[in-house]
Amino acid sequence: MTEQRRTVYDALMEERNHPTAVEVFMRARNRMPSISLATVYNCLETLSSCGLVKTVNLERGPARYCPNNQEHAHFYCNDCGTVLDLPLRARRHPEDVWELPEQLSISHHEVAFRGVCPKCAMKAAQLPEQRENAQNTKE
Amino acid sequence: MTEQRRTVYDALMEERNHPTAVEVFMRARNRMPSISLATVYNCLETLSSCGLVKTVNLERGPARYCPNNQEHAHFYCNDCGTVLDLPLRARRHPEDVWELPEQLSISHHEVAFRGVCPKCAMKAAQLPEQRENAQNTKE
DNA sequence: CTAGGTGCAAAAGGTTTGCGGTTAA
DNA sequence: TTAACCGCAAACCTTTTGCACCTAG
Repeated sequence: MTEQRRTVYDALMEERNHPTAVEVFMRARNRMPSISLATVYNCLETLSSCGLVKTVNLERGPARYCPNNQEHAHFYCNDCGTVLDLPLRARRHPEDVWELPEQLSISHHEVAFRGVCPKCAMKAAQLPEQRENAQNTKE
Repeated sequence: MTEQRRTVYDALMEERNHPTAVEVFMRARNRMPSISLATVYNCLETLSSCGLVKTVNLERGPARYCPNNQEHAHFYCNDCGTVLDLPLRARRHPEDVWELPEQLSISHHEVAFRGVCPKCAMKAAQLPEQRENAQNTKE
């Protein structure tokens, strides 16, 4: 565990909002201005293979990293882009929901939900009258 | 639905093994030698937004495409790279397994399992003595 | 002295975009 | 005629790699 790796890890822990490598890089640079993006990638890779960090790769574009190494799924808000962690219910397993062939050995799984987060849902419900004037033409 | 889109769709249907865009491109070129990779990307995007094709983005590297628009999860074999479709069990929902906050509206979900597929598990069990001579240095 | 880690820059994919030309309604 | 689409090439973005330097054991 070198100084750079510690820095990257601390930067990741700073705010647990699933940052991309570039975001981690920017945070890390506040702590250690000389650090380079390549080093951040290297450190994230190292931390990931140590099991200290999880790499989340559920969308196009940059990978995201999270220090939460418990079993959990992710929820992406289609409106604001926030990522939430969803814990597994007690005594429930993904295998309960999907049909798995016999002799399939599962090493791990990645699960992502998409939708609208409570905050954005509230916002959308709060401002229905404003839509007459200017409708939001979102993708 | 232009000729190119039809060609791309047929190429995708040709073998339902979750090809990458480049693989679809190669298949499509057999049917229409003049087609370009950019057009394949465009067509896949169009088909995807029509709901005819699903884009699967659960790993680093190229996106994969599948014509299966039923609810299903994916299983990636760590050994041979095969992707299998896993159907949802009857009357089961992902929400049964993960703790979702109230007022979270789910539009859809993506689920991926990883492990070793039955074929590779069998192979590994069958040929333990050959590993002394020549180990396969795969990817 | 040696091994491993770092920083820089460049390369390597994978995907998207701009633009001129073509096609179909 | 007009709008959408295609093909090509270049751009773009994210990630990886090669290499020289540095540092700790």
